This record gives sequence, C-alpha cells and structure tokens, in this order.
Amino acid sequence: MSGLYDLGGLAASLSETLAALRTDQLGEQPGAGSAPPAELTISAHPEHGDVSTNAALVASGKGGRPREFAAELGRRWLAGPGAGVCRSYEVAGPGFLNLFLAPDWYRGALQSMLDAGEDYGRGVLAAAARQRVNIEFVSVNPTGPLHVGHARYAAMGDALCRIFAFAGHDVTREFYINDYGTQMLKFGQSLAARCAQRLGIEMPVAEDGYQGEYLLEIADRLLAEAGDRWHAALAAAAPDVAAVPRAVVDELKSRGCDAVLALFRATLERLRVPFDVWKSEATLYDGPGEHRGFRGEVGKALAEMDAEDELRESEGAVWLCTTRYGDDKDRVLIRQTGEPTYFLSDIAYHRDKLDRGFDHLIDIWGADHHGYVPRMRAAFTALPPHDPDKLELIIGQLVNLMESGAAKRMSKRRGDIVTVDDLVEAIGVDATRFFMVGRSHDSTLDIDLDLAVEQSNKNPVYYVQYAHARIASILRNLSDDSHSASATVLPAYEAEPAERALLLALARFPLVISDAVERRGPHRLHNYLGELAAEFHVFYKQCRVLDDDAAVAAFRVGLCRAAKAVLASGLRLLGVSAPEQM
RNA sequence: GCGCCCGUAGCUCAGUGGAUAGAGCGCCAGGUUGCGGACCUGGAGGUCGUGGGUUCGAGUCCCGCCGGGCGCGCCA
Repeated sequence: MSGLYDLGGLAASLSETLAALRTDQLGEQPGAGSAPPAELTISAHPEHGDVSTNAALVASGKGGRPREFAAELGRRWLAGPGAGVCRSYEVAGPGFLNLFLAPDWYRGALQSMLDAGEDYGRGVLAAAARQRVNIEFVSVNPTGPLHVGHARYAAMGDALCRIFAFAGHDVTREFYINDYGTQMLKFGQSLAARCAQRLGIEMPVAEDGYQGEYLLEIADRLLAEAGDRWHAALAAAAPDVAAVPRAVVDELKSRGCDAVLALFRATLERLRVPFDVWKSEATLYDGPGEHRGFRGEVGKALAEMDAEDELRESEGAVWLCTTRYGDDKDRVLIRQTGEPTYFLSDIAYHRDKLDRGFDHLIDIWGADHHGYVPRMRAAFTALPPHDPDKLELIIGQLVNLMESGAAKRMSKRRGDIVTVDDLVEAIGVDATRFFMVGRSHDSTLDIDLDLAVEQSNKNPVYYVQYAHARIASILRNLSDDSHSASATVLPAYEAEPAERALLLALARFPLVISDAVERRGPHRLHNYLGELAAEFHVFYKQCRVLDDDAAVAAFRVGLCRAAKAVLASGLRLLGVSAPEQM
C-alpha cells in the first residue's frame, strides 16, 4: 500500500506485525481476518510519544494480557519494519503502545508530501472502494429565491462532492427541479395576479399563494418580454385568480420557472456550487410508452411496480404497498383525481438515476422532509434491484436565523425570507461557505445575522486564510539562489517540537479526507483546517523559517510549502479561496 | 401519542469504545530590536441533561426518564 512515511502506512505496518503476533501467540490462522486493524492516533500529550496505538488492547484476545502483548508488538515492530523510522517505544496504561518517531520519519514524511505536491491527500480511497456516485442536493421547487437554509445544503453538498471526488469517487452532482404539481400551480397563479396588478387590474394573490415581492420583479420581466398579450384574459378573470385560464397560468408558470431557475443558477454560481445535471420533474412525464395513463419515466416506474405486484387500488386511488417494507402506512401514487403525487415522480426519478448507472445515490434533504425517508426506502426495496442501501438519505438539520437574540421565522410563501444572496452580500462567499460547513449536519445551525456581519473580520475563515497568506508572504521573500524551489531533497535534520507538531498535523490530512468521506462530514475538514492553521502559527512564532543555517532553512521552507499546499487543498475542497495576500 | 435529530465551558459547537473531554467567541493577565500582530502564551470557566445497564475502559453503545427542534397530507 503506502510507505512508512505516512500515518496510514505506519498503521498498516503495525497491523501486519500484529497479525503475525496473533498467529504466534494465539494460534490464529494467518489471514483469518478477525484481527482488527491497528488504530493509530496522534498522542495528545508529549509524554505519550508521537503516536500511539491501542492495537494490543483490542487484539490481545479475551482474557489476554494487553500490556505484555503491546510490549511484544513494540519489540517485534521496532526490530523489523519500524527500525528506520521509530526511535523507541513504551507500553503505557492498560496496554497502549506509544511510539517515539525518529527524525528520519519526519524528514521522510515531509519529503513525501513535497513530492506529492498538490496531489498530497488525493485518491485516498482504495481502487475497490471507488464508486460512481450521484449526489443530489438543494433540490427545491422553483417558486422563489434560495434562502439561508438552502445555503447550508448547498455548501455541505458541494463540499461533499469535492471531497468525494478528491478521495477517488466519480461524482455527479445533481439538482432536481420540482417544477410539477400543486405548488407550481399556485406559483403560476400568484404570478398571474402580480402581472394583473402591474397591468392595473385588481387581482390579489391568493391567501395560500406566494406573497413575496420578488414575483413583482419577475412579472415586470415577463410583461416586458410578452407585452400585454395576457391583458384580456386577466381582465376577464379579475378579481378571481382561480378564474384565469389554465393556458395562461401554465405559460406564466413555465416562464416564471425559467426566471427563478436563472436566479438559482446565478446564486449558486456566486456560491461556487456547480451542478452537472439539472433534472426537471416535469420531463419525467414525457416520453415513450404508457402505463396506467402515464408516459415516460413515470409510466415506466408504474409498469415496474405492477410487474412486482406492489400496487393496489382503493378509495379511487392507486397505492404503493410500502407497509410491506417498514413504512407506517401505504402511500398514494395516483390520487382520486387522477393526478400523480410527488411520491410517484420521485420514485420514477430515483429509478431513472439508477438506470443511468450509478453505484450509489445520495440525497441531501432538510429535516422537514425526514418523515419521507421510510416510504422512499420502502419504494427502493420494492423495486429492482431491491437494494435500499443503494440510496442514502442524508438529513440535514435546519438553520435558525437569529436576529437581535430571537429566532426569526421565515416563510417563502409569505415572502418573509433572508436569501442566500442577502447573506453572501453581508459576509461574503468565503465566510458563508466556511460557516455553513462548520457543524455536523445533525445539529441545527444558528445564524445571528447581526453578529455575522459585525464579526466578519474575526470569522474563523480568516484565521485559516491568514495562515495561507502568511506562508505565501514568507515564500515570496525567498531569494531564488539561496532557497531554490527546485531543491527538493531535504537535509538530515532533527525537527523541533513545533515543527514535529506541524508535520504530524499535515500527516493527518489524508486521514481527515477519508474520515470526511466515510462519515459524510465536511465539517471535519473545516475543523481540521483550523487546527492546522493553529499549528502553523505556533510554528511560525517559534521557528524562524529563513534561518541562517541553510539546512534548517531548507527544512522549514519545505514545511511551509507542504503546509501551504494542504491549506490550499483543504480550503478549495470547502469552496473557500486561499488568498496569496489579504 | 408515534418517528427522526439534538442536549458537552457564559454563548455557538467539535469529539472514530481509549490515557488528564477540546475549539471559536466572550472574560482576565501577558508577549514583537527578525520572515505579515487578522498572530502567539498563560488563566478562570465542566455533576458531558438525568437514572440504570454493557465493558478492562462510556461524552461515545443499550434501556428508561426530562427538556428543545422537526415531522407524522391523496402538499412538495
């Protein structure tokens, strides 16, 4: 796998020695697979060595003697593979094995980072673990601007995509446009009312319509494009928006949808959140074939469910028997009215995603949709390939907007919302992105808007960016002849504590990446970057980089280059800029 | 009532069954004849909501209870 000059390689090497030890002492068959891999952690206290492992504790066997097991593990490893990179070991506590790494390990570790350059930490996933993954996030019905809650899912989803790709997955990022159904009808009608108002016709927006003022702006644009061709129809219907002809509402809905989507694209582009696929729900109803009166992907899905005998008709509606797969009750797919439910098209949509050849599907949903999870998993179990694990539903908790100490309630229909654009304008893209991935998706996120603006200068993101800019400044001070950038071979050098701490922090980077992938937790990278920046600032304080001693300077310049590369990589994976100066 | 998430420092939150539970902000006291002071050092501040259980070892896993958020549509 990898050499001994990274933490993963060290752990792998220890695991091998451990397996041999178990064979000898416990009579375990080689390759039995029951030996847990050695878990290597960076010691929290200097007296515990540089790194330590609990391998002996978990692997000495029931009734074993962990301390003696650890001692033997240390003796064998140090006499064998660890000879060149480890200075000494000790057994501590109930059976920890603490390792004191040799100067050569630090030099070798730094050397390998520099050799990897900007690819350091890339491709941590084993070839067999790499998948074609579709990640769907933000998805929302296009009835109004994206609000701060969506910013969280956008930032988190995008960071996850970047990290997945960096680690070795083949990622497709997808936005599902919910441009079909009742909410869109209300949107079209609300837009019709706003158009009418602009034309001087009395027509209020319905009580349950979209009240936001942004619809006035869209109405202005549509009227400018289309002149007054809707004037007669709107005037005839006034003041009842429900009386506006369906054809007019549909056209307004369609044009309005395009306008809102254009806003989405602009906002998401500003947030540095690109999508590979924008999939329209409405298009799932178009296409060849027909089943139970539906064409396209929806018809296909219905046919498949019938083939699996998972549908039943009752009370004039068509139901999917999700209770067979753990749901609380069966769910309607086709209403009494003959209209499809959102659930039906969602099944067709996810079925289509599978058809497109993905190994794994991830949806990021807001917590207000979590009740939808059991039925979706049930549908996935009901349909071929009957594998609910192919669909992973990440539920992100909500965002609370605080204003002067109190929660601010938002409602899109009421139009009383703080948009992503508002937030970005207030604190900038970098702070928005960094802030939004700072917490686990399992925790609700509080944003105090006043504080966010006021504190923009001491936002944690600047701490990390400052470390990067500071390094850039140091490297700018290099004179080419004294510290050639091409001098890639490091001298023998015994690193000081602050240098070792920084190097260990850098050595963690690949582990942080695989950890963020496994746990779907971009916030782990966010936290890591703060810790790495802190280690750099301490190092900077204690160690003069441009030392008179050429060997010392060469090592420290290398350390700076490696730190700069990791900071830049990490920030880029979170969608945050890494400025050369600030 | 049922389901999911949360409860850790004054506040907002990290924390992979491991050793003495951490960070940011806030508060207190310090630090620069050198490479960027948007930095660094030290301090105060904790019954990890609560009661049991599992384990060599529990903030972490299991069960009960308390408190908060979100859901429980033929809306999306």
